[in-house]
Amino acid sequence: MDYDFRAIENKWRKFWAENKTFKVTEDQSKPKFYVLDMFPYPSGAGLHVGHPLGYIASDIYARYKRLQGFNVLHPMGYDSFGLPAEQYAIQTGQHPAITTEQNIARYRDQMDKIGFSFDWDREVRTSSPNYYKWTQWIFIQLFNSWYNPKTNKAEDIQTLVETFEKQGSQGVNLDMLTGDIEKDLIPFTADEWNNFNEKKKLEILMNFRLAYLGESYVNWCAALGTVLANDEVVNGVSERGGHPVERKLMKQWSMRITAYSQRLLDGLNEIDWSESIKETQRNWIGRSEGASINFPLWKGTEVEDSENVTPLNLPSRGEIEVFTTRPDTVFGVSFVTLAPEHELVSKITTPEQKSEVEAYVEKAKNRSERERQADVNTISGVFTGSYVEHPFTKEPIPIWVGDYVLVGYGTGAVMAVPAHDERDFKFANHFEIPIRQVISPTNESHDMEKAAWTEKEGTLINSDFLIGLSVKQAIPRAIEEIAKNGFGKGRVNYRLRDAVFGRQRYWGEPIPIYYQEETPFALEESELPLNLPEVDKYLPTEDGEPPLARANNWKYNAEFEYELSTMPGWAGSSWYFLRYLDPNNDSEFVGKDKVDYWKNVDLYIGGSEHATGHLLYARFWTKFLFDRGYIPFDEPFKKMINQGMILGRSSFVYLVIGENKFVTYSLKDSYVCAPIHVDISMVDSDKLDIEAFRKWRLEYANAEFVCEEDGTYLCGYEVEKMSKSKYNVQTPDELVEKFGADTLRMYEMFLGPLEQTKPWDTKGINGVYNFLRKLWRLFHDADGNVVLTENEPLKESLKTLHKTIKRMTDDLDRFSFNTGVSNFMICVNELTDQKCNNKLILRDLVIMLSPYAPHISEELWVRLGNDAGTISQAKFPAFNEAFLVESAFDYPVSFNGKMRFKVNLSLSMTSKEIEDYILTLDESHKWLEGKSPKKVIIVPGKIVNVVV
RNA sequence: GCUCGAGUGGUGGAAUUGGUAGACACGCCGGACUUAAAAUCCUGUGGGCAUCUGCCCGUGCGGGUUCAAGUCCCGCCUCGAGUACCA
Repeated sequence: MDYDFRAIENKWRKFWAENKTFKVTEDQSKPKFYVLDMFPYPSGAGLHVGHPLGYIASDIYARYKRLQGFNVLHPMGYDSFGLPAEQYAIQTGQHPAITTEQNIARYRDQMDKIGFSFDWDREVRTSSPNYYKWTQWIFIQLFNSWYNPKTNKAEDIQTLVETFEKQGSQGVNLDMLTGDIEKDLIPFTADEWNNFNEKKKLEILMNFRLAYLGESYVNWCAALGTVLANDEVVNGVSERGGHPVERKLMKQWSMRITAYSQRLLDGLNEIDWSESIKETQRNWIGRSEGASINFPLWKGTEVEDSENVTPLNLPSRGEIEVFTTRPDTVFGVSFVTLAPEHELVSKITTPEQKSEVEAYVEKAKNRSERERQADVNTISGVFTGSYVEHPFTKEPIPIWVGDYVLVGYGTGAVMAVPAHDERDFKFANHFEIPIRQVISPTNESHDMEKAAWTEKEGTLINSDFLIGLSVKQAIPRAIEEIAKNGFGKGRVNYRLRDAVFGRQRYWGEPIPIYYQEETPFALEESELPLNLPEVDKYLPTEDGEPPLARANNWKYNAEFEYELSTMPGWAGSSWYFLRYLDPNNDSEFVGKDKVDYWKNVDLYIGGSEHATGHLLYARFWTKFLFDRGYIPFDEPFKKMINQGMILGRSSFVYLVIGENKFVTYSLKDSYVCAPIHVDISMVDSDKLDIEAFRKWRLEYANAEFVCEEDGTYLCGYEVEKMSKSKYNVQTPDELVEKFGADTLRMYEMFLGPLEQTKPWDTKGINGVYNFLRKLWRLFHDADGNVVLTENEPLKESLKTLHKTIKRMTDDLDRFSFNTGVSNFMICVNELTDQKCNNKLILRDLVIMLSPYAPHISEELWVRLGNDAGTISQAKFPAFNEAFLVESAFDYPVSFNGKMRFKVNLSLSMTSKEIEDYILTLDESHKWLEGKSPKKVIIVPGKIVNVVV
């Protein structure tokens, strides 16, 4: 009788489900631990072996923590709103809810087979109304809140109203407000405010709400018929589908995430995430310090006032405001450049330059983002004919338009200092604009004729009051002088933009807003959820309205229009970790007692591709909910591990061009041939099952196969992303069927470090499978009966056990799941050599195995005579350091000025005994010079490190 | 270009604080069992020399610090990931 994984796994899967073994409640007597996976979007393709990688790791950790006595929350759910289900619905007419349901069933089945210890009673689905009711509720809280720069947190919008009533707009320091606030509505006095009508008041408040309707440049994707957030656009095309994206001025719902820029940046120092993700978020937030400087328009420059634009709509009257990180170079300004979209461009252009400028702006507008990015090296621009006045020198400075200046960053205008900025330098050279050097470089060989000196080092020259200062001294000095003279002020600028929140799509949460005379109003909490209405088609209407416009009689109180766009995919995922704490609560998004007990996520495992999307938005919403007093923490995920992608190993056959003939791998270079993907299920160790291939590709049923000398056909391979179209997808199901879930779980961990990208390869899976069989045989006889001794275990075996406990504890504590598996294998190999089938040792062994191979260890646990309970109630065995130290000699390996050395010991002893032993040794060696060791560091079976 | 990672046998990868480099596994060589094959078990397996309980070399390259360097420092090379006109 052999290790029968099928019987064991079926039995325990059933047992766990029936007994709800992994159900947890708020047990105040135990410390909590929250282990979370990024929940999946249930796609039609099902899971491949890459998906469970992170789930297996988190499951191992969850089991490990349970064994250590923690009350572990380990839930799973589905991010079930999203584009693919909707695209499929458009093609087939099938309601996305139905496909989503089917896909979820498939995912659940696949996950169950792997034996995860999820508490399925806590499952959430973002597309279910009792979940999105609370997503809508949070949206309303954001709508009803503003960010108060004085208290540095979000507050009820009523506190802003009260401020306006008492002090007018002066009560709010607008300079401290980040985000796109329209300044044309401001300033006003308290009296003016009180006399504004309701509509006007709401219009002003809209500029402060954290969820707001505002006009801004958005990424419009015509192919998808919707707008996208910045993180959903990659290299100028949509992240999903790769469709072109253009910039378009639109009125859209947005999230004022920019209000949280600084706190999102600061919070990164508090959390244990990988440096690379934190760095990505830092870059995305893009804080830069500098100054904004106003350049007044040259005397007599006529500002053309079209009727649509009030003068107040200008960033400031008769001035061009620039943002610079190098205020020290202000005397080196030789021109000012505006972005083509800058609103002043059309107004200040002189009649002579008008046609040229208009042509340039038109051309820039029609270039897609992608084209613009593609040729960053082409210098283009045009002179407006107008000038500004240099604030210090009072000289005229020409105003240019150039598409190297971006409208979305800073003020959309730059002061160009060609001597000390590379782009300005190229621009000036190209258009023969004079260059003024104001810093003398520290590197004497630097040629100012050939390149700009852009280092923040050197001495200021030709710069009035800055002459002689170093760059580092000159920056604050320049800001001081600029502020003193009212030319501008020091300013911190962020790259982060507000996040566009509306999507012109069907399969998402309806935004809980209705319009009364074009003024948006939020629904009351009691009116939620605002259910997603049925529509006849999932496409936009003929006049370009979003799909929700197709819904019949879908009106608030049968009278007012609802908002027709839906929320983006990241809405539901920005707070799902909170809903797991209290998934069925109908009266609150999460109960206070629940969130106070479980708090934030202790360990979060998922991919790093969400760095600037989900992970940033979730932090933003968490900080907001914290500010408003709903939750007691302001970072959602304390520690995060990013599992690496598992790549596929595609196999190829080589078709000789023009013939119905395939040649084997080693001969492919002797022919002109084309590689063709072949389904990896027909390939075993690169050997092709020719008959299966003939049946699979009928057009090649009669093809000739030129084989190796031994008669086999060898395929070539390449490592690529796992994908259906490349026929290289390995599903976990097949492997569970063939080797069992325990083998799959351990093998996925054994493959290499969790965080590393690695190709999938099954060639080593036998090693893990054989290991589990060996373990099974260690205490089962040929008939499958348990053979165990009750005798005192051999000292040798105890040593093996404790060494393994120590190593595996260390491995799991530092998330090195692969070495944990290895160490376990070493242990079992040693015990096999010792022929150890002692009950005590096997019990501890089974407990250690539990994180890695849950089914076999549960089975063994019961067979060992503990049939009353499952393994999760046992304790991870305590590590006994008395069994650490092995073999034989003592000599000073290390002795230097730092007074630190190592000694190899031969005895089994405790730390205290080792210390005493060191002192005995010292009597003959005199290393310690009479001092006692401060710290004794024990490495099992190796060297003992003594710090003095 | 900038930022962050990583380079170790035929392969995936170990090496915890600077302390016996190559654990563990795959693969391969040889052997046992078998009529034979598969499966299983045992032995060997970084390179070179050797009189086989021994010696030398060896962690991308070149230097350095140290009694001791895969690990720390300086300078390169290569690969991967992210980001990119951010003023």
